[in-house]
Amino acid sequence: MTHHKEEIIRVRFAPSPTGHLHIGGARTALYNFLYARHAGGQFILRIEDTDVERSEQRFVDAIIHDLQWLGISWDEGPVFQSDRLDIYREYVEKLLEQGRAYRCYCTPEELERKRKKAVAEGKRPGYDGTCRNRKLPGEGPFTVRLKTPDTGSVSFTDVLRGEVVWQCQEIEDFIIMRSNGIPTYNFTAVIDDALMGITHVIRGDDHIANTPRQLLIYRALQFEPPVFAHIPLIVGPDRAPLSKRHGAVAVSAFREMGFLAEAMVNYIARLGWGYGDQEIFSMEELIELFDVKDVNRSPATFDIEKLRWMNSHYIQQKRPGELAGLLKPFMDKRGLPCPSGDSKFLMLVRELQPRAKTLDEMAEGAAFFFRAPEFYDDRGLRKFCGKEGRQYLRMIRNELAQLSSSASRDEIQKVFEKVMETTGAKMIKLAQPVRLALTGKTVSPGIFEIIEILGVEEAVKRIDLLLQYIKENEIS
RNA sequence: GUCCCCGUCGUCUAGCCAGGUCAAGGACACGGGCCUUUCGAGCCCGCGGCACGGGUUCAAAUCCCGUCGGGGACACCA
Repeated sequence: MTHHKEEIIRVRFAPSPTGHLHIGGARTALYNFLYARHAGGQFILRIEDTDVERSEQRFVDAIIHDLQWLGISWDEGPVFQSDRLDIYREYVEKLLEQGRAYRCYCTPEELERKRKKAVAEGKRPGYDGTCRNRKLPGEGPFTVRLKTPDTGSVSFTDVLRGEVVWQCQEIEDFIIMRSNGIPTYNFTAVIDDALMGITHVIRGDDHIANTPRQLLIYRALQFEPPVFAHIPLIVGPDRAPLSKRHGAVAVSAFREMGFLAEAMVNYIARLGWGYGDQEIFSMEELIELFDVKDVNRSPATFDIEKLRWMNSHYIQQKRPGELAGLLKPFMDKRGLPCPSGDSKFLMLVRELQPRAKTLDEMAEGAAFFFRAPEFYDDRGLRKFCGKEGRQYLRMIRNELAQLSSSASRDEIQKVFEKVMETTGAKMIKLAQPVRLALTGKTVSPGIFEIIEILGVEEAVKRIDLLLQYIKENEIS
């Protein structure tokens, strides 16, 4: 998408701090960011906090934190609309003076009643214009409404959809300033976009119906409107816009589930956009290749399975050392240490890399490193720790006990080969009981590897523990 | 109700603007196989789609019209 003028591209992301940054907002922010970086333009963060009832500082902090985590940075801001009320009022005043807007004294109750009546009669539930033609000044609190044209049309060329036309008669005299003196979204967005020199507005599809209203404000103020690109919403499996009832939607929730920022960015970018057959994109590649005009026009369904696959890809790409650092909160959660400098722990991380789809799963898989099993997998016990299995356990235990504490993987493997040879047993008959002894589970990384990681001394201790447990619980 | 947007495998996406090389390609998921000490990872194979109906054309996923289906807006929320 190219702008017709020789000017610096300026885009913005304008969340309202009434909740956490969710997947959809993150994608909008990302697309704006990518577009700005690609064009060598500027990206502005603007906090739309004109809803004083619902805006909260903690959400501002959380949104900023999440954007930073994703690697999305901005050149200006955060700009708070609540700091700019005087500016908006100045423009409201101007429109009032020019007769392009008027004061409305209708009460919310009255309006609600009229709206219901209109709907009941099958009419359009728009404002009926009571105060538009009011001769005498009203009393009490008032809102300010824009006087919209009765005839003609407004249109704009959307980057994704082409020409979109609206008949002005479809647009009621909507409120631009509330009775509490704070202007509404449509008004503040226009003033800010115009004053901040925003050249391209990239935002969610749900704003498409706001655009003609905003265009009327641009017209009344004689500002030149920016280029608009309305990107489709992200939907749930039921094709309804993604929301809390679909489960986790907050970026922070995905971080807490153990998803990597790289995977989130890659997945979100790829959701609604593609570049040939390529699936994996770094932020640099995205900046290079992404263009808003290539975004799909139809809504995309959020699919956590594909996100998990991507996360697994990035987990496998990472250096064990870095991964160990990222694991910290997930180990903390389990009351376990996270010795990211410990070479044995790093070896374990390396073994876990192709086995964990999230950091949380990896932490779970690493738990046995720090504590002997508290219980053993029941089915595994019955299947592998019968009389025969116990015999193998004892033999391996005794062989391992002969090894030095720094025994290598090869030496450990030789122990198993020797026992296999003397007993004629298959590897699985030996490996599973030992795995149970060391981890309590029937699944884990390779058995030689985990003995090496744990150390033969600890391995022997845990085998003894299992033997003891079996004796005490009289398992046959 | 009125207005607006959307419609390629279950899901994401390539192809559509510039009709033929598309008996529609890739990825996730799913099924099977190989490997193998479990699980996973990896590799190989498979399943599966142009919403429907007309039209234009020698030729349509691509252009036109209609139908159906999904979603959004119509707030003193953004």
